[in-house]
Amino acid sequence: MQDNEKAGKFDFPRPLTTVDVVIFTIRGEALQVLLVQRPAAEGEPFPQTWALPGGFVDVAKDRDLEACAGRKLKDKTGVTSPYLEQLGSWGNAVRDPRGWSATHAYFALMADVPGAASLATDAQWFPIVGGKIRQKLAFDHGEILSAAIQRLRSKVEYTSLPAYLMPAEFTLPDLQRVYEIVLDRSLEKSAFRTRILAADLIEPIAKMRRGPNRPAQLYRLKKGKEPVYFVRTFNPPE
Amino acid sequence: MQDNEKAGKFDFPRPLTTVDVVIFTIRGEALQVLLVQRPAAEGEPFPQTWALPGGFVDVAKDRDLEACAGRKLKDKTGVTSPYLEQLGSWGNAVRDPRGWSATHAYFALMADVPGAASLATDAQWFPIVGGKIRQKLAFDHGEILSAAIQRLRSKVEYTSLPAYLMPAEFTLPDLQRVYEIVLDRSLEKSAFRTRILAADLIEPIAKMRRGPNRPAQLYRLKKGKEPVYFVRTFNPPE
DNA sequence: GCAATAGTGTCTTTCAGACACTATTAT
DNA sequence: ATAATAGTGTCTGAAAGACACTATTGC
Repeated sequence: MQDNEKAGKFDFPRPLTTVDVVIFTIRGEALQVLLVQRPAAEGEPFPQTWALPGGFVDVAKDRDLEACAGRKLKDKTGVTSPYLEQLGSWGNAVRDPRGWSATHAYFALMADVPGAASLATDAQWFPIVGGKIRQKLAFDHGEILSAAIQRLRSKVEYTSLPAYLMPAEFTLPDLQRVYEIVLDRSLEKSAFRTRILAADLIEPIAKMRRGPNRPAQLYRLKKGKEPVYFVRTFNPPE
Repeated sequence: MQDNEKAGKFDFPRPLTTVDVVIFTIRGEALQVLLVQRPAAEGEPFPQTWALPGGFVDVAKDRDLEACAGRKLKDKTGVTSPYLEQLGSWGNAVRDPRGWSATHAYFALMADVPGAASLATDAQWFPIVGGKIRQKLAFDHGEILSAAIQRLRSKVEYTSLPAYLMPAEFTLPDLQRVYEIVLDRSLEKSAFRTRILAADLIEPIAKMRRGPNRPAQLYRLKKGKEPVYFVRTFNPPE
């Protein structure tokens, strides 16, 4: 190794290094994930197949892994996510036909972008039904997506993560619905409200949401709020 | 990219890919972590400095990242760990003077190896005092170690992870002591016992630990037991 | 007996679950 | 008034916290 060092390089083969981002949102009463279609060019692995947004780390452009993830997210959605966390890494000899590769996977939560204006043209939202997605994904992205869904669900049991899936202003029933969508089971209203309000996570604003029924108080996330960890999970199934 | 593909290579520079392992054990009533001393050879970064066991992924030897972590663990301790989980990855332009590098960090839990027989000669256990370690570590390993300690502590609040720090046979007070060492606070005996026994995690064996006092029932981990997740954390501080 | 630690029991507290009840809007 | 949803209150039950109490050993 010392000799390599003196020569200013390392001769052993290096794995490919990529970053992929699992981007979740809530649209149309469903949890959805953003996928991009792989290019059709010959020589590209998995042409035309849907995949997680991601790609090679650019050692010139990317200061660090998280910046790289943020860049790919911005490229595809036009926005920066209010929540970005590392999910894990997947690396082995066979996941990419181009050689030994390791990907650093992130997962991001964002409110539904109102106009699909800023979405990249090759990107599209796909609903998650029954904890799965219909499409067969490129590489091992199906596995990565499953891990992301599992992580999201398990954290939603005892954290305030769904707050990052909400638009700037929302009601408590809105928030509860999002919890229920992600967990795929209903929660008890009264316990839910007590818990969220006790968490000092959101604050009421001087506005109500009106509808064909009793108006609901609008809230916003307290600014600079880190996710809150509850000491108990929600009523665990069975 | 297609052209590169045809040429059978990718011309852009690749980051260095490494794996590091944070190995914890309990020795002498303290949580300890295994460190190795970096080689003194000229050209090696951080000569003589203590670091986490780890190193480059070997695309010829390592089937995947976890196997690589397992290999490095085995090299340094002579044993395979009963618990190995991914901790996260750290990658940026400056953490390694040799260039843009990304490390995949794992954390492992093991019982204290009775004879230090099998420890590598350059490896040594270091106690963690007050959630920190005295040594200044190589690279960003101090940061990785802090993350590992934090992850361990937070998971110990609501999981059975400490079971993997125990020898094959142990008593309930032994296990409680390990929880208390990791969390650095005392737990209430009766609630602790109820909780662990209800978790169906351990089983009594036909043997007692004798001492200058009432003998204690010995238990062992039920085999094939995944870590158990409790629905509540332990009495959270304050 | 005494010291020391193992292990149990009892009462209190906390908080979620269930669910009924009240409140406020549009029509 | 009615439908519909927002929001509150009340009772119960599960499990932890506090802490006292009993149990079993060596000396």
